[in-house]
Amino acid sequence: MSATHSFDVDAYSCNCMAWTLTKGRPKEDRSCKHLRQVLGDEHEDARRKYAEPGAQKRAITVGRGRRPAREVDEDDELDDPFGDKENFGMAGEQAPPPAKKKKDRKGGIELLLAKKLDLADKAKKDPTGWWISEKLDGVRAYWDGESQLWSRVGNPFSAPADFINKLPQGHELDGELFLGRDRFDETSGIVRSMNSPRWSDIRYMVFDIPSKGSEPFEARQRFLEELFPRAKGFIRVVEQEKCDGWDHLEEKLEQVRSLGGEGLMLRQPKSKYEHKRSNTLLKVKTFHDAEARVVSHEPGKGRLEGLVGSLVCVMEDEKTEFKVGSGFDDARRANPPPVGAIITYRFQDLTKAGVPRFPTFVGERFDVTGPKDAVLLEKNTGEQEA
DNA sequence: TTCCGATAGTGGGGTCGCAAT
DNA sequence: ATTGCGACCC
DNA sequence: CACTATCGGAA
Repeated sequence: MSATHSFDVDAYSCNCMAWTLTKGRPKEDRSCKHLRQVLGDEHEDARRKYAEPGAQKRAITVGRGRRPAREVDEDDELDDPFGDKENFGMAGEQAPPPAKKKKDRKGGIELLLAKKLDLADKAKKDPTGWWISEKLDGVRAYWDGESQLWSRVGNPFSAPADFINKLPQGHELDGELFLGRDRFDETSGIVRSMNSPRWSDIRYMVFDIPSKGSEPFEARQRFLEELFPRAKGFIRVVEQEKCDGWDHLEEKLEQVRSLGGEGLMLRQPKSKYEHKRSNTLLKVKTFHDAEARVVSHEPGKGRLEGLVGSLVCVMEDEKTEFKVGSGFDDARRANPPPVGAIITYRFQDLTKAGVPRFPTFVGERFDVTGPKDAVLLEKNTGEQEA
């Protein structure tokens, strides 16, 4: 059993942590998951603009049960964080389930996913004629053309109403919720929080329209550019540039990298929208190599019981810790580099905390005696947005 | 025969929300 | 009020 | 996100 939350239409307060910790802002401008669930998103968005004096005086008490936490079941009545509706002390109406159907079975909507392009074997593929765009480091979001934004695996985002209301009815969209280069953590935090006042900073960078998925990519791109005229509003169509060949591709990759971008996406000309991982969409990313010292071992779990799960390592300063848990085959997990060893690892970039993001194991080094960080070339910190 | 596609299952950093302290 | 953990994002 | 391990069918 858990605490009960009291909602008062006059006071508009909640005793949840989200509400409590939202300091530095007037109470009238706060909201939380529970208020939104009970009162509805639209109501909350409107209220936070200005208090509504006309509201009825009525206290609502909600028993907050255990979170479903599991994938929403087949039940059409999804999104019920309050396990037991009996405790809704609400007379009559007002049960705002903004979430609608469309929830495509367990797991959600299948989106087009990219495969990796290996710059090593240029003999196998020719990118000429493919469409190049920047790989935006944000949060994937699918607009169902009706009422809601969905995550890659089928969880709904809690976008405010004035965000949702500007999305086009009748057209499904696929894109990236995005703040700017090297700002993934901020983006992720905002779009997955219930009461962030910063949703208005988020841009929806659209790169496809699944509802027209059987038309060739070029036609879809044209349609999107008409639907969302350039540089207008928070919805932007991701720019596509025709590739001239390998040299062109590598030139663009270096350009994007120097600006702090994550990499490139390649789209096969005339391709359709496939609801799966597909060779018609390729990603190209840049990685760094560096050396670290192993300071301890973490045990594996499940299938890896009895083997090494990850290596706790330190960077060149011999102090900053991070873990490497991917890149080993089972034999290496059974016989890992010992404590004190130097390993080569690969990673995409350093986080704001100064540790590697997406670290993977490459191999053990026997020819060096100490760890060495990667040389990260200066980012041009272009003030321009993507 | 080899290769490829799809699935399942491990692991990382960071953040939010919830439960326990 | 603080901490820890699971479930998400990548 | 990164990766490895499998399996069955395509190449």
